[in-house]
Amino acid sequence: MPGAYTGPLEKVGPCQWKIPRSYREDMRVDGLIFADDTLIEQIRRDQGPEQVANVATLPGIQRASLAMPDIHWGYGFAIGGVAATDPEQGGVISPGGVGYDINCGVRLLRSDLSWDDARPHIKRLVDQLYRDIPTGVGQSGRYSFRPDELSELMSKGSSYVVDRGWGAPRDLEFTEAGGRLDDARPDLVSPRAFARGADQCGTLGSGNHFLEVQVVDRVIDDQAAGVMGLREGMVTLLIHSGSRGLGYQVCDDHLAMFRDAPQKYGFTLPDRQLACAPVLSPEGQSYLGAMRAAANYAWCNRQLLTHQARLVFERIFGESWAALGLDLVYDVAHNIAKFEDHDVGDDLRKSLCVHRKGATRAFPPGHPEIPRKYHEIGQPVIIPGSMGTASWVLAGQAGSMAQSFGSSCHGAGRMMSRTAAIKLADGRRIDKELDAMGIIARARGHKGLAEEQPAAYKDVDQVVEVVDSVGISKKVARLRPVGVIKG
DNA sequence: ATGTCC
Repeated sequence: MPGAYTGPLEKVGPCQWKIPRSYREDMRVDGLIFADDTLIEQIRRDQGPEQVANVATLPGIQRASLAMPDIHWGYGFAIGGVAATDPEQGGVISPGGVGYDINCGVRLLRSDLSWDDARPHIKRLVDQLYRDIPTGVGQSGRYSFRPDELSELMSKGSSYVVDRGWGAPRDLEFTEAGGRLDDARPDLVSPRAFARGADQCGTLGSGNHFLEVQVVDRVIDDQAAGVMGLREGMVTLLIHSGSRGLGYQVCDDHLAMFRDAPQKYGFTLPDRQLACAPVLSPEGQSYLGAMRAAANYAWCNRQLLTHQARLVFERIFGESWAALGLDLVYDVAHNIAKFEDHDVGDDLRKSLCVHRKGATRAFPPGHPEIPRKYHEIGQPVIIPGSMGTASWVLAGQAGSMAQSFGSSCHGAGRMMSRTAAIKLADGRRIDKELDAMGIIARARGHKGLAEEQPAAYKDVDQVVEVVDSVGISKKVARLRPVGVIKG
């Protein structure tokens, strides 16, 4: 893990820190990090800010290279970064700006179960979830798709699995982009990626992926929470997963394809991991088509995880999931690139390629791309905390369009490398520590739990406070975990 | 994040 950032960070607002374009000759725009005084000290301990400056050198980048308060060092781009490029100005698309886990994201389900109803069954519930939902690296699941089926799945997204009976039509309405990016190109997904994806749809994966049973701990905005169906003391379910081995392979394949692109298209990069190609080049179009296919696969994955979890709830509580009110509040991507209309100054509005890597879309009230149900309150922004800590539901606000290309943060944000976290755990039984906090944890091994222990992450409450105070999304409700399954 | 090295 590289050392601390030593370059400039100018405080330009209560929660805004600028890396001026003058810092390096190759920067095309400023860097801008949203953080308070405490978080910025944690942020400058790794090379995340230098990566924000690196991204500011990309051809066609607009306004500024942005980072959320949960930013930390990642592959090429920092995790927690937002960058928008203009295709008409040679703007690039970069796999590193999306991340290896294409369309990693979270979905939140609400229920009519109160914690009082669920408490006597919680151990059985978590054990059954752990038995029935495949977790862990390389694991396959109960669903298997032939290549022709997988191709259709990647073209159609969530509607493919809903049409096969694994969900309800209403789930689609409450999934970002309806659970499907248009113009997906499964034909540009490699045979190797197909092979890895065939039996992994409907599996959780490992690392920070999890499925968590929670209780609404505190409601901050009564109106917004009411519209989302969230009330204090009610049980919720949070699912955090992505595109598994298929998305990883799509990313890897295209990083190799992009290796010589800078030379071919005549630009230089400060870091090879920023590998990218113009949006309007054959290489760029190939990645975008394959990325959309992988993104659609990830939505199918979360939809199948949802279906399996609903079946477990039905078995434990003896009622249909519909009767239990296990409805989808919303599903958001936090590793993705999308084309969206944004202001670029001088009253100009253009379609930009918005990279969000560890950042969540946070469209404001009235935005045409959010469900009608949420028009008055803004798009739900789901923020998973680290294991054993709170998660948050926020709602997108107008400030996101003005300041962050319609984006907000995505989680607590790692503060410690995985190896450092294992060292810190020093054999401590994290599952027993969680148990003492009233959280049942089930995982395949102790190592994964050590890597994900709360001390390895920033304080999610603090992160959320920043995005609330700068007006890009507002706090709606806080959720506390009562049971978690992990890979 | 990831069949944590094809």
